[in-house]
Amino acid sequence: MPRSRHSDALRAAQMYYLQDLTMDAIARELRTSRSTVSRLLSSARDTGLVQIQIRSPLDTAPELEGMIRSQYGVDVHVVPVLDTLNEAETLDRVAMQAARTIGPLVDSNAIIGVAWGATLSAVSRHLTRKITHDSIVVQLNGAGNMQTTGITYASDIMRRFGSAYGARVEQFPVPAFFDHAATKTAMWNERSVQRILALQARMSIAIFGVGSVDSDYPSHVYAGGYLDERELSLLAADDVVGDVATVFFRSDGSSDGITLNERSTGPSHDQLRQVRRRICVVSGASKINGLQGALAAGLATELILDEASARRLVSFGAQS
Amino acid sequence: MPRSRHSDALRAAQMYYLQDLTMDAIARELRTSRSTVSRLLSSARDTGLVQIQIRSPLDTAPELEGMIRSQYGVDVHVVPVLDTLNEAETLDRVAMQAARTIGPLVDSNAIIGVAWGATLSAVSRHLTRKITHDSIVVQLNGAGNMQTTGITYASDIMRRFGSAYGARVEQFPVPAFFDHAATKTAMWNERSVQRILALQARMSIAIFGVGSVDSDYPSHVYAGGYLDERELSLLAADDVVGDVATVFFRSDGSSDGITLNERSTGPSHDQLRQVRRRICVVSGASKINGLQGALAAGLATELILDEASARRLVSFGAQS
DNA sequence: AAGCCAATTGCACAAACGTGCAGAACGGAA
DNA sequence: TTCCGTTCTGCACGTTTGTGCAATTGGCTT
Repeated sequence: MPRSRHSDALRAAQMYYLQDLTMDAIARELRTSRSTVSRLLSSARDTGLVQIQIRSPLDTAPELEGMIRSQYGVDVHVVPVLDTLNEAETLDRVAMQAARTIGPLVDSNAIIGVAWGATLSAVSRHLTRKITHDSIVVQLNGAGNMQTTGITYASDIMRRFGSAYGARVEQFPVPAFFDHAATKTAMWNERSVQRILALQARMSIAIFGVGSVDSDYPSHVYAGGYLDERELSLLAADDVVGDVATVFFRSDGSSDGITLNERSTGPSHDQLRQVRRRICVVSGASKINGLQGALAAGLATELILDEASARRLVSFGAQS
Repeated sequence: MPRSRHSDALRAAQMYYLQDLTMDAIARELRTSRSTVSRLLSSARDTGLVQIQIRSPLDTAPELEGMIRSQYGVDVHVVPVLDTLNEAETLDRVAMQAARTIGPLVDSNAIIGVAWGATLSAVSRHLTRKITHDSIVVQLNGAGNMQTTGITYASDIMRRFGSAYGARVEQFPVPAFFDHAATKTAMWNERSVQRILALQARMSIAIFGVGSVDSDYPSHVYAGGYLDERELSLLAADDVVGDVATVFFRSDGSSDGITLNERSTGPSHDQLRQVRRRICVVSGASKINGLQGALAAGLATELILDEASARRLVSFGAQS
């Protein structure tokens, strides 16, 4: 009987994680070597056969989480990270924990909206596989700009999500911002675009980072080729503090009258707030302003962020 | 800042399981020794902070499980165990895996009905903790017999369930069988008994083994002091093949006209079938007859059993 | 303040584990 | 059949992890 690799992995995982046998003992039962068992187990882990999750009982959660939860009304996951780590290391660890936290939330028949950006890119690299049926990954906003069509960058992110969850991927091949609002109106009437918009309207999960205009390190969108001088000054005049999926907002969460949003391809905040699970991933000290605005706008139902940011967020909220 | 042991365990678990750091690295971040981290992690595991579960996608499940599932319409978890192991070792491993499989099914506000017997005793020894709120563990059937009141034996089982899930424990201080049906009727009108019966009626989960009259190794109930000669021959005359919570059934699942059931303290099969999740744990070759009858009666929604029994069950079903 | 018990810590050693590497097994294509 | 490229396996080594033990800490009583 040629027991398949997959079913061996299942047996091994049951014996290892549910019966506490050592790999040695399992190897003997499976008539193979211990190293093979080690490999079977790691394949079981990263094909999603073994699900490890950490559930901190809400009432005993560390105070930091409790304070954010009560201040902003979101489910928080604070990622423990030393303050001394640099941005890149912090991002990596936040991304890994975010990826593993998201995993259990993805179900069959899900429609998963995914934005793009440095944060999402990092998250996408750490996703663990989980087999689902008839799931769809849909891009939230266009990625093209003046220099590139943005296809490869954003589509790599999408593809990784798709293959982790065995989902169909639906790209959104438009620029991040149209030059003319009229062009957007025209395109939004195209059936190819409407198909994507219809999917977005049915999303069950949305995953995004935030852009922030913190003076020290402005995010991707504010620096790299998406907006010109005049547009940036428009944003400043409108008191914009950040964006989610290239849709901008002010510090109080409002976004009415921000003209650039009329040319943006991301979902309106009203539309985004319709989505049941809205997961926001944030890493790095320079995102406080944007994050605070996004929370004020009620864009997220779950927030995953590093410890340092969490602390700044709490003191930020306390003083206001 | 005196970070509590619990919150350290949470941090450590996040770093270890969600960020793939080594214990060494975690120890440095927490400013403690690696061995402490090792201990923090094991405490995180067995206080239920870390939940490990194995989800075999139903469509790729090993054929054995698929066959039982389709033949009997229950959710099956086959425990991989070498056929050469003895009864005690098999029981231990089935019990451990059963305990860890049950864990994730227990929620807050659950009312958990628990039977007693060798199998349940073993399971109760391997439960992993999981904090729930306002859960109740209620005993399914009395445990007294002619020699003992059965209190300690059954109550140990109940107590372990209760402390694993932080649940209130409700014992059922009656004998397994009354000598006279009239006494049962009388007792069933007592308010103290009715309180238990009311809880049983609201159960959301029931957990039980099966008794079997397989000639080689009759179960506890059929051997040890619960029934006298005359009663045993009554059972034989009624073609009884086994019991669940001291309520008997025939091979086809029927139980009408089995007079001993009128004196038994367990829930009637009709009542049991009202419970949403009914988990049956079976270990050992000598339980096939009882198990087959229990399945025919539709008493279980989930079945956890060892591999050898699973195979016998399939061939048993095929020939009939 | 002194004394005691229980809980917690770090050390050191043994056990368990992950992985690069070289050889074996497999699966087409010629 | 032979060849070649790919995948899988076991070995050996270094790393990571569990745990008995003695020392220490911290709380509580006298």
